[in-house]
Amino acid sequence: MVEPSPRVRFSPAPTGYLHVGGARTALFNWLFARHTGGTFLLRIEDTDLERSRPELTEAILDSLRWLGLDWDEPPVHQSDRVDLHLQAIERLLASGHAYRCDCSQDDVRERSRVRGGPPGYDGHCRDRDVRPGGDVVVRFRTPDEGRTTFDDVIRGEVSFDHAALEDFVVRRSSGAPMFVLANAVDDADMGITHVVRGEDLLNATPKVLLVRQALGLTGRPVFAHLPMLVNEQRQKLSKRRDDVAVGVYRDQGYLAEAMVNYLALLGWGPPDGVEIRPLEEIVELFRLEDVTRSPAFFDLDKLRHINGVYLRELSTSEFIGAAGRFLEQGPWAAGDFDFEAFERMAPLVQERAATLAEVPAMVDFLFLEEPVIDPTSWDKAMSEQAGAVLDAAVAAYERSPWTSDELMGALRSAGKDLGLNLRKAQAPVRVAITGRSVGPPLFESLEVLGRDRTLARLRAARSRL
RNA sequence: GGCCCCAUCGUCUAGUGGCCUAGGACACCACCCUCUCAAGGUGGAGACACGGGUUCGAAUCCCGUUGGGGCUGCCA
Repeated sequence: MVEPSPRVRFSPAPTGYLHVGGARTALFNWLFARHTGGTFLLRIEDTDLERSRPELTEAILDSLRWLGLDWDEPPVHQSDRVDLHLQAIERLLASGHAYRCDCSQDDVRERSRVRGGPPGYDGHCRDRDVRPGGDVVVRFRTPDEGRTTFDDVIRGEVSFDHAALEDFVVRRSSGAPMFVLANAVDDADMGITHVVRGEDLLNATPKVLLVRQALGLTGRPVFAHLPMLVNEQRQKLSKRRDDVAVGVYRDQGYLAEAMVNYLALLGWGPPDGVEIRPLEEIVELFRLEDVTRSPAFFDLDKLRHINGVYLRELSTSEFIGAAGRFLEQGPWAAGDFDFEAFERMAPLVQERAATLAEVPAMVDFLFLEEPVIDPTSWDKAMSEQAGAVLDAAVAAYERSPWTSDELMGALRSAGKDLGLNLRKAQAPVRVAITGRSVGPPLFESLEVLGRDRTLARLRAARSRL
């Protein structure tokens, strides 16, 4: 028998922006689909109308597009399929696999308190034959005995005792179906063959399996529960607690390619250990069974490093294009931006930036009337001999041919006369020109800045000493 | 509390019983290169949570302990 082509889905709930944990889940689904020649689907899990915000769906799709995770069929919205879910619930009711319950949440809480045992529902309405009406939910009747066992691709055999499963709600009192029910019905209906999702849903799996069984749905998908992404406290990444929306990283100047490459490394690694590589190769190498089991920390340092590598691999024109939207937010007046000047500096900036957001600060001295002086840099550079250096620089630069080589040579010899090497001599000049002690190579910067502005800044700094 | 999952350098990982004196990457430190900063090069420090087994031999298998996490919702 031939294996059917895999069908997987990423199923975000539109209750927030796509965060890195969700992005990693989406990516692993996508990688698996692309590697196996399978189909990658999207399902918007919006069964909770009160929490779901439709506009967020578009934001999530936007982030997925940005990452390059393309889907193969139009996204499925669970809210469009309520009829299907409701029919399933009726069938469960008819077959006795589910029953109505009119206990309020306070009743449930109170009884478990009195009982003193574990919290949760106690099956109070199992045989009360509650009539349809007002505040009535439908609960699934979990078996009292037996176990549900399944083989997780990543974790091996996982087994749950039915006795520990309470009768969970499948239909709200509002009439809306709930996650486990909709999930089971839709996965079956959509022909999902592999369920690849976060480990936080591992406990939901026996419930889903039980519902499928009760519905007479034959076959079961293969499950793969990915390790969680955690914060410094080793807690599951949360959009509330942690600043992890994918869109934020885009705004902070990370490239989608770098982000995807890094995300692929969280819980998986290529067999040859080469971590930074083209997506096509990752697709080729990715195997679900190689995914690791333990939680992974989202390490910004490593993301930065990878982003820097990708930035440097760009052609100059690609880099310039990518930097565009960050340049628009530079601290200078819009009209003062000089594209050609930036173009000349671009290769030098590209070599040094770890994120695109760092670009403006490396070239702002070109487009501002006055450089923004960093006090620490100033104090460090403007030592006793600074005045002499600046004077010598002014004298030399009034006549020097205006090329970086000549400018460097001139300052080198001027420094020599003062007993300073170039390392020492360049410091006051750099701060006078750019306001900072670090930045792109100085003499190329001067070349682009031009003689007049260079001299003006040197003199201004001199008089400020 | 109950159930489930997890456990190798600070971090992400390699390792599937002998190739392990535990490898790589990020971060860190030193040096080199160098007009600053990066990048690059060289070197360094840094881990198998603990205790029992099994075995001639265990990071690798088993059990327990400890620790961490997840779930325990009319969220997903």
